[in-house]
Amino acid sequence: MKIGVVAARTGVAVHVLRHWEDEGVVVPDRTAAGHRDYTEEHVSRLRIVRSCQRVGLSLASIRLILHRDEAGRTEVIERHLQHVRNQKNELDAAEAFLTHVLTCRHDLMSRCDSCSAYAAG
Amino acid sequence: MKIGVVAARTGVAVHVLRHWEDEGVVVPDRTAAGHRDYTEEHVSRLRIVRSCQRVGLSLASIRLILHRDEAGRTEVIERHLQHVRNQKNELDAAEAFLTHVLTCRHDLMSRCDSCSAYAAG
DNA sequence: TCTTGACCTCAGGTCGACCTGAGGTTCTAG
DNA sequence: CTAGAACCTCAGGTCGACCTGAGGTCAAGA
Repeated sequence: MKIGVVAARTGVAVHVLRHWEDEGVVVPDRTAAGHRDYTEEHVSRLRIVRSCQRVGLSLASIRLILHRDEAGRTEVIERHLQHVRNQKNELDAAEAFLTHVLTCRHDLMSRCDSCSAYAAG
Repeated sequence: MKIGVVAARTGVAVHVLRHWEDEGVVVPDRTAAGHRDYTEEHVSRLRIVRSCQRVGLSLASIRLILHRDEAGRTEVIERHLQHVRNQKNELDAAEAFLTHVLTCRHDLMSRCDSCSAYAAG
């Protein structure tokens, strides 16, 4: 499958696909003429890259996750798992705060209990 | 309160505090000599900045959230609220995926139901 | 007073993740 | 067999959020 087709199917721009290859994240095969040649497996992985990016993983981490042979993989994944779990709590707090500030009428956050609670982390 | 004291209290480096001021996020008062002078209210806001950053908000967005008079504030906050809610689902999916890949033995993700499910996500 | 540390501004560098353009090759429809 | 689309590499630019260093001012103790 050619890069343009993959870009259309995944919604990932051509130059981004090339960038991800440069970073070793998803590396397609090549045709005799040197054109990138993607399989369905590559497409699967591309979608996983986007999903991982949405939760804040860097390309370097994603590369690690996608390549079972890389050193330190387990540690990195466990670190990210921990981070993902913490993030849920962060998000709950942030949701409460954002909901609150929409209607908060205090001029000083330090005098508003809800705002102070969020500041206290 | 001087910038060095604030840095020590909040764990935010001095140069970062100056950067946040440049970006209009938390702007301290000044002493007669031109030194930055922070109040407890500023410190509260600094902590809120860090919390917001942890859920991925940009300094520009945080500035908006902290300044009730800025135009488009409500819309931006509601957009972020929506994003925060979506993020929780993303995190659940990511947690399941990361937990899975730790022990997944398939060479091809496209042939692994769990991996494919995440790619489809 | 004098020193030393904390403060100031301003310019320029770094890093990750793209994005753009130049200049050249390959594929495909007519 | 040729035009134009799609592909290629490589160099350089952008953006957000810092980070570092130069060169100078201000403040508090010996």
